[in-house]
Amino acid sequence: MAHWLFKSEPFKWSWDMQVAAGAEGTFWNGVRNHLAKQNMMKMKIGDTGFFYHSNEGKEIVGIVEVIREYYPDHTDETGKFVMVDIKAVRPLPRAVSLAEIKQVPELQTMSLLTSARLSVQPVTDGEWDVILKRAGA
DNA sequence: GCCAACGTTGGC
DNA sequence: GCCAACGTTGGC
Repeated sequence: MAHWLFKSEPFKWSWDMQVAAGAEGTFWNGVRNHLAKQNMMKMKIGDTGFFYHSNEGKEIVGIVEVIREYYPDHTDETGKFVMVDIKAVRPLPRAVSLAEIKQVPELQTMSLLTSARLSVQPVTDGEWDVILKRAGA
């Protein structure tokens, strides 16, 4: 079971909107980066991920689950990119901010710090556990 | 609003 | 196929 991190600007697509989408979830479209695409192609149903608010908030606010594996992104006219479906699982009891992550030695290798602009990132089991613990989950 | 990082494009 | 120019992302 792999873990991931999905980044979204809350005024475009927020955690609240993801929660409102319910158990049916939504497609995660609009990714136009090949590394992010490759990450999405590795995702399996049941994989879990963090939902991160970029720009405003700059914190991990919730946990999502992959409910459909990759298929063509219909909003991509070049036909090269893909998307997956995800659903909200639960919010974190306490959001974990970027500023906090920067201060945790075990999290210095996170893609969030090393590949700041990548919108879909892998999260290791170790990083996953450390963040869950800090979130009180 | 600025700017660094970095991915993409396009001329050669 | 290289690399400079350009555009975009996202933290500050």
